Amino acid sequence: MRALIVEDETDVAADIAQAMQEAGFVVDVASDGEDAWFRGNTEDYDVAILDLGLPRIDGLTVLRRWRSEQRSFPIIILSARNDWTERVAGIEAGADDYLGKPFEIGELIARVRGLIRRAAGHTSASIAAGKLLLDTNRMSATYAGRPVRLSQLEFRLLHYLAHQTGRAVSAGELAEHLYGAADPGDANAIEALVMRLRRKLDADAIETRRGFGYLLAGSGE
Amino acid sequence: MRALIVEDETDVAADIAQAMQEAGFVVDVASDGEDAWFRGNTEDYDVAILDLGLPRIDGLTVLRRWRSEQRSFPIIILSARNDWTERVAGIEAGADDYLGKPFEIGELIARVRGLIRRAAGHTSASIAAGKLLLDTNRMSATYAGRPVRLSQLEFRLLHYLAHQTGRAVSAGELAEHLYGAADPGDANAIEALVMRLRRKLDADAIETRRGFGYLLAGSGE
DNA sequence: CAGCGATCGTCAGCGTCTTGTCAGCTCATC
DNA sequence: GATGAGCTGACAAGACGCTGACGATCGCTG
Repeated sequence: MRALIVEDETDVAADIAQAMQEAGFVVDVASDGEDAWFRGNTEDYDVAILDLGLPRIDGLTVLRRWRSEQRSFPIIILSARNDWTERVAGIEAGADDYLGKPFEIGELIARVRGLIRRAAGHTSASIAAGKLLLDTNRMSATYAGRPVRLSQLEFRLLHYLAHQTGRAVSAGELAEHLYGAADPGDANAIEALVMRLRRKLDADAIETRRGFGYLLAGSGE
Repeated sequence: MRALIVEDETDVAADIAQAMQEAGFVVDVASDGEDAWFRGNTEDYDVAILDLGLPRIDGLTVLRRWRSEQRSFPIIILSARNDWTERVAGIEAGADDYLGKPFEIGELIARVRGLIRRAAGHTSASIAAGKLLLDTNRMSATYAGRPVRLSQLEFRLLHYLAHQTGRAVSAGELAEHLYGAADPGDANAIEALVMRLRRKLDADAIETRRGFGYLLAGSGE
């Protein structure tokens, strides 16, 4: 899960970032409205936490721009004042939840989780691609009818590949979605992951398109 | 099981809240329509108890908004007047049950239990999941035909898992539903609970999906 | 009120699983 | 056959979950 934290006070931002990382999120931080807007438009987040008082561009404006540009990830608004006008303005601008400062970091995370659950709750629970079957509810997988035990990362990698049916996905793109940052040094980590998956599933389960990336065998050949 | 109580008279709200807590629910209270609507939209409840006469936003309106936003938890309506027009309006707006004031708190709880059972697709008071059998009325359990003595917390944990048939439930989500707050520090408490349950039931009764959570063995295989 | 048992959160230590890294290898491609 | 992208086995650090122990709390009993 990737989250964008938009907060100009670096202390607060760091606190939230750390807590969310500990809760299993991959976190990016933007410290002004311009940066936030840009990242929200160019990256692929699962949730955004948006402070309203921002330099350069106001938080509400960022929110409206995102929504007018069809960015659909859930958004939680933070605001120093716990007043109704701002709250309603935020909701009407397209926010999904609202939290007044000061807040408990635990409550923030609980709400983020709830939002993501809801946002994801409408998609089907299992995904099939070729001989592979992923059950996102049970977090279990079968390959050619045989149950396979997968680790968290392995599952997420397959899940992403299964979504990109028939498209070769580069190691860099995989790293970006698994770790949040496109660190070129991660290439070998992805290779290692793929190898472990081939061993668990089948040597031919994941095809390599040399120079382009990986794709699931039989998924839209 | 988490319940939202929407009631503006604080005495009544406190009575209901206490009774429901004693019955094993985790309870949140909202005292006006706006708050109720917001909580219902942002939190994850198993049932809501909704008074119709509310400040700010009328109960019926809250109800319609929830339903138009696909919030699907069961809802019981309370109203001071025991008349048919209101009852019909409530049912048509998407309520699942109706109780006229004054009412017996015991009856309310019985109806809540019935609703939750029905919402989960169970017709009787007992829930079966694999070798596990839970009797929600008597708070008793058997595993593989053998009776098992469970504490309140243990029972509620199993009950929640049994409702989420075949879904991996994270320690955080379990904490949220057992304690009402998602305090990350609770993770180990959940682990300890799970261990005690495995000792009472069977070492394989609860499966661990490392990195994802727990699920009942054989529930929907 | 003291004593007892049950419950349950917390802590610390342990074992296992996961995963990034490295070094060397294979093989496709030109 | 030269080159470099990708593969693979080994390894170690760290994450994760498990477990036994302990103590605080609560309700019950004498």
